Amino acid sequence: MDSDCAPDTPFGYDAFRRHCMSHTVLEMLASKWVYLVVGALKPGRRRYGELQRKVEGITPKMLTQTLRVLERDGLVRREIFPVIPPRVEYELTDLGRNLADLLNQIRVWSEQHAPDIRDARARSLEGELTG
Amino acid sequence: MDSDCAPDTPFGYDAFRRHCMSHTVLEMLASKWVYLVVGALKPGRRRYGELQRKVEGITPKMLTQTLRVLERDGLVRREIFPVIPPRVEYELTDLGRNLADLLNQIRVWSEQHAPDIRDARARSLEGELTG
DNA sequence: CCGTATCCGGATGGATACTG
DNA sequence: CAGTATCCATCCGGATACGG
Repeated sequence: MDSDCAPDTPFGYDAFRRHCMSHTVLEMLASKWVYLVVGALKPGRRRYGELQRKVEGITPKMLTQTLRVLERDGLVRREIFPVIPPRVEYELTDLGRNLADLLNQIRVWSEQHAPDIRDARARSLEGELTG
Repeated sequence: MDSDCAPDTPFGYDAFRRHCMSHTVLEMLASKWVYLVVGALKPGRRRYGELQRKVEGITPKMLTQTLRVLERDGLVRREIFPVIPPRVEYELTDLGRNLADLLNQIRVWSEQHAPDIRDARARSLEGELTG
């Protein structure tokens, strides 16, 4: 029941309140691997190994785990080809593509403003030392 | 040095590669508390206690820690009033407001599509049991 | 090739108590 | 009021080895 989730807000959900569905959605999204895997799938259907190579540093464990969560939440579709050697492909659903556009903006933002933030961190650091 | 950060991509940064600045920015953003605190600050300047009440379930520890990170990265400005009882206010910087617009879209999306995801999870669950 | 299984250290974050 | 300090369970996530 979400009746205690601020019914006066749009869609009857309020991410600021724990136990609201939208809050748990936010928790799911709050993962760098989700960002990157969704980003890697945005251009189109990809195989497991392609994803692993695209998302540098992700371990099989985290890649599989992330893909499973995305599949469970209806953002990614998984297709298995019964061939040898095995071939498994992943692609975004409509819902997933919808989200990917938003996440992509965040990724672009983080690339655009990386210098600003690097400077801010540097200033913060020297403030600690001298001030 | 970011010379190994895909110089052919815009801004010379590539979030898909570890050790790239934009990757660490993504890591910072990948936190539900960052989402919520930035969202709570979006309407305007807020006191510590106001934030704590707005973001349901956040502990003093996590609130302080989150605010410090946001301050360090130049997204939030902190102002202390030397009065008794203490009064401390937080507000978004220009950079922070810029980001807040994006994060807000994610929050809205998570509220809009919460039902879809709830259904997807339910379907995934019954698939496990029966299939 | 596409995963699963296992181990394990360190970080995360919750609860609680306390202070200027 | 606005934090800090401390304890502690949990989980996250990395490395590695192995399996269908």
